[in-house]
Amino acid sequence: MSISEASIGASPLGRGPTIRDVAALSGVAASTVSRALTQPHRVNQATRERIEAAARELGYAPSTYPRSTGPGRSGAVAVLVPDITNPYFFDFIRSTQHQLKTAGYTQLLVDTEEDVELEATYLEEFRGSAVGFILPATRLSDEQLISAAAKSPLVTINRSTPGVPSVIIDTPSGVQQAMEHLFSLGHRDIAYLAGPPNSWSDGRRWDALQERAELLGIIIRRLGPYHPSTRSGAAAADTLLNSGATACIAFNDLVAIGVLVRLRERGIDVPNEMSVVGCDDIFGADFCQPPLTTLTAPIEQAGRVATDMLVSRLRPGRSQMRMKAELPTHLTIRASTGPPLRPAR
Amino acid sequence: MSISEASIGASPLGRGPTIRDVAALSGVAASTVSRALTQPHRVNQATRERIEAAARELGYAPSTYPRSTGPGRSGAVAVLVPDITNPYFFDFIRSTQHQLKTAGYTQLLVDTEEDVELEATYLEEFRGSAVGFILPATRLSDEQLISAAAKSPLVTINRSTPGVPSVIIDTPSGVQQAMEHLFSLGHRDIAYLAGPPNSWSDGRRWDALQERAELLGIIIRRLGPYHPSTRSGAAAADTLLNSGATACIAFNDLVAIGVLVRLRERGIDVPNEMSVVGCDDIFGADFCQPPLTTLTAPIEQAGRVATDMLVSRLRPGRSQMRMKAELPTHLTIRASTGPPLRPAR
DNA sequence: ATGAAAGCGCTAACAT
DNA sequence: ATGTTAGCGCTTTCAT
Repeated sequence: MSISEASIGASPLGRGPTIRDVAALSGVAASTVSRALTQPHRVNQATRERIEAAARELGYAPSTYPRSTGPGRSGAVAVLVPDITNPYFFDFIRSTQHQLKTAGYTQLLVDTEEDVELEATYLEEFRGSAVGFILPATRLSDEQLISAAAKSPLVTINRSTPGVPSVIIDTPSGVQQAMEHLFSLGHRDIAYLAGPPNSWSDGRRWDALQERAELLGIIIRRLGPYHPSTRSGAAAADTLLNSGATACIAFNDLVAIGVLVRLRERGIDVPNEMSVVGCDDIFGADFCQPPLTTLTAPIEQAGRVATDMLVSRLRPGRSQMRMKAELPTHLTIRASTGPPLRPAR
Repeated sequence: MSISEASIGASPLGRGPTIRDVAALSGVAASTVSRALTQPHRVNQATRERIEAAARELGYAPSTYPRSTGPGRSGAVAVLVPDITNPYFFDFIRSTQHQLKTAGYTQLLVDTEEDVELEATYLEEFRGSAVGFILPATRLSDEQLISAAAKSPLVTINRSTPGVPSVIIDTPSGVQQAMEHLFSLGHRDIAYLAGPPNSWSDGRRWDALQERAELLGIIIRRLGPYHPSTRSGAAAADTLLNSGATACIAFNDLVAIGVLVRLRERGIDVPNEMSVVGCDDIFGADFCQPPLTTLTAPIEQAGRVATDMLVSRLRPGRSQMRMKAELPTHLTIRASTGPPLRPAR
């Protein structure tokens, strides 16, 4: 072996020492090693220490895979996020990672890049490997979702489908609140900057807005759909300016921030010439210019609840699981909303 | 079984159908099923179709774990990021996910939350399960790192340790550029807002700044260390204002953005009263107020290169691997830098 | 307290 | 082209 190779360290693809190597070195049976490592009290003090020493010496690291096939299998839970670059999922991811770890599972985090097909592919690909799925903001159709739920334990976030456990964040009430806030400021013509067509949340928000607009007797316009990213902001802002609306509510903060940037470029004053409201209160919503009025979502809690729901399904002991949890949002008012130049007619 | 249970779908913890179930249903041996599914051409057309039908009918999904233990093992590559909520890693994560997937590996993404101990724990925990590691911005000591590299194939990013393969993003040259930019604007007293003490990048940047400051005959002050998040911004900004410096270069954009926010709160005009430069050009650097001058890092490329390096180590066929790659950064000038009130003395 | 043996789901030699 | 067998690393009865 050359020096350079030695310096590299681990042998390429060299399977590390196995439980049998440790057994041989400590002069016991493999099963004893297994016990010593997983149920230390079930083995003699002296033996255990000998085994531990041998394991240390060999640099033994147990592979978790076999546990996933044998009896008492644990395993991985796959979390499929549509866009890992969307700050919305930050706290969610952290939250699920914590909860899963605590419950003895490994988080398998996958970015589906807003692509339904990719999402379906991963769902299928990991079906055999993961013991369950968490699907925040899935883009799957009801049929796909139901079929997937029939095959693997799974929990969705912000997506209600019959028979599929879900955690719902109540943004519809939130956007209604936002609308009323705008109404109270004098706005009478409001635009909704729509998100992905296959987003369930999008549909619900739009419905809620229409309903409330009718009640208030004001105009609500649906613009878009837009890809939920800051890049869509320019297009959305331009359309918005030509629409006649004096305020807008965006599908999410990314779009809203993109709109703010574009409006500034075009010299439009926010909120005096245009009020902007986002959804989610993501990283950046507080330091963009002007700071964004938005709906703060309890996303970290959503992650916790979703994980608990899934885990309770995974443990056969538990009696019965909650099929649905609903979490409230609240409106965080910042400088991006204010009076329109003049109350509409 | 109650209706509600039925509607839930998958049986709780029900191990799905196995390859043997499919074999039984299609009247062939298990090995034939395996072949039919992995090397379709090696099996009779008719048989294959029968097997595929049976698999479909049972909803069979292969478990990937056994492949990880048996011969020709593939497996997971663990990517340990210090802070998944830091937008810096966005494109990196995407990039590694793509590359790994292409190469036939699964990305195991783990958030170590800026915690050395947690990082070490995960490194140990996944040592047996993952075939290799990618460590962007590890906080480990040289000893820990070398020891880890001796046990598992691993590639670091932004961390050079003898014998450990690494991808280095050349921010030192970048911060020197930034300093010269500030110098040309008339700044003669510049502060460096330091990052985590155990960050290798931090040390390198500081060294580069000191060296260049001496050359230019100007003052450079080290303030901090600060936790690399926007939350540290307030403390950093306050110290900064009392330091006498007319400009600052921050460890990363999160700190820089936090500083911008705080300065605005305190009514300090950026860049007229204080110039601010960040590092990394993360999401948010372009839409904060004022937009942040920063060093744009080719992080997506870094992910690609790092993955390639690791994968080439994993495949025994490859002759020899690159031990080091260096990637350049460039200074992106935005509105957060400008002339100081008056050139220092 | 420990060992022997069987088995998890899958793949790959080796036979047929 | 297909079946048989052995084996991956680990856990778990069941003996001893």
